[in-house]
Amino acid sequence: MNINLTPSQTPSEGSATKSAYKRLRELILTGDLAPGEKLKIDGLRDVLGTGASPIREALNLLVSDQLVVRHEQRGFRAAGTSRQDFDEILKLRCSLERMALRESIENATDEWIEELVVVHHRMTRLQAERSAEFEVQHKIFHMTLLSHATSPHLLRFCSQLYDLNIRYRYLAGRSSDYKGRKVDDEHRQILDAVMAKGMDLADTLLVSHYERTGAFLKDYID
Amino acid sequence: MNINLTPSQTPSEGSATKSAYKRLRELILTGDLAPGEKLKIDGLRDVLGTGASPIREALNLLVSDQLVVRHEQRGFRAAGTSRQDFDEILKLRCSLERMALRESIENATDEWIEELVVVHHRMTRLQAERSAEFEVQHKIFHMTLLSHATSPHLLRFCSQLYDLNIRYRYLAGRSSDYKGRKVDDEHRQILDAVMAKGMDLADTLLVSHYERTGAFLKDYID
DNA sequence: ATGTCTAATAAAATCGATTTTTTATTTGCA
DNA sequence: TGCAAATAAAAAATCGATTTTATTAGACAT
Repeated sequence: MNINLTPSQTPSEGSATKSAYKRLRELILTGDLAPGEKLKIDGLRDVLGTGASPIREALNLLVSDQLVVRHEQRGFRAAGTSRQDFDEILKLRCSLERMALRESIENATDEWIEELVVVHHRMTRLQAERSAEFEVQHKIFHMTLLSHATSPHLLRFCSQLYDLNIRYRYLAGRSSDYKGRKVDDEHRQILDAVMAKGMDLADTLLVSHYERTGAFLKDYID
Repeated sequence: MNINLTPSQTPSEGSATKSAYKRLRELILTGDLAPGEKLKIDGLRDVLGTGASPIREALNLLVSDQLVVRHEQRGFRAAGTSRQDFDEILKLRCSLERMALRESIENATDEWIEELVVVHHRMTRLQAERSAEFEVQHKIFHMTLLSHATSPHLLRFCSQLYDLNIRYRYLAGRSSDYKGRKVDDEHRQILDAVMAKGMDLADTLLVSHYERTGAFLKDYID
């Protein structure tokens, strides 16, 4: 653990559980809490500045996201990572997102296309910086692509896998100079294909977008 | 709520959280706790004979399973049901289990086939009664079919959807005389196809197995 | 040295009480 | 009568302390 922030400064925002959840989630996604690391309640109390109950609650919620694993009577750990896990997530994401994207395009509406354009614009604007804000918009863009599929459960799975994957991105980013990858062209092409309702083209582009990023990251994993 | 059991008799088995989790899960799956029903901590304390903390913990774990929904600052509810949700789960299950089954067959080993035969036998033996024990074996059979796929995440999704679906089965079973459906032939055929490594046949049979059950249940939903 | 039993320590799990928030009920007013 | 503010009741969230369980460290024997 390697944390240098003062105990949660945002005082009166939502419940203690919620802010603990958000903070822990972030710490795990970014790798500040390392894969496999033991998450001791007492230790986290100092970091999060709150009692044991909200932390426990937050930890249990993170189990839903597969970011934390619970060991019966012996506490919690940040979920582990492995090359195998990374590959698996990549493959599964390609399959599931393809399904969702095709459905989405089938159900396309003008409003949806407009939403996509806006969301894409917002993301592009932040492209250069690779800031946290860019990451937020990037996820929104990808999830909006899928958002017109009619299956909430499928979307939930995609969202979950997205987060698990982005964790590897962060981990790669910190142990190396993973940066250079240019993705704006690929996003643009996907958007264009979707707007033209070219289902086959769109899903091919989306999958190869993921596969390229995956290949790029592979070198930095494990 | 309509529960007539004495507070958890099994005293020293595992943690309070674990038994609360198992019990609540069962109550929700079977419909003893109805879809959408408010789950008040205090109320559950009487039923489960334990304090608020383990109940809270169990409830949070059930959120992972999508059997309970959490409403920020206003407690928990049993997840709702709807015709739409039922249809969606059915479709998604067909897609995902097909993927998993194909992978499973690709990676087939002799040991796996033997395991399947045993598991199928155990299930068949209990066929007549439709007991709780049959339900357990039935899930084991279906999950074993998929178990040689190399994607734990995919298997987790399948397992989750299985449980969500079986809940509808129970709900149908109680509001009607859903019983008659004969499924042993279908299971046998699937097993045979898998043993012959007939991937296309196997997944077709599996999907139509689900679709038939789905069609059968539809009348009893909502 | 290696392994097992026991004692001490650390951590997780749970409890009971308190605080905060939400929901229901009553009261006052147009 | 209908609506809104104020109050009362209920429930959720959180806390601090206690109990239980797991982990570590030490003593002893092989």
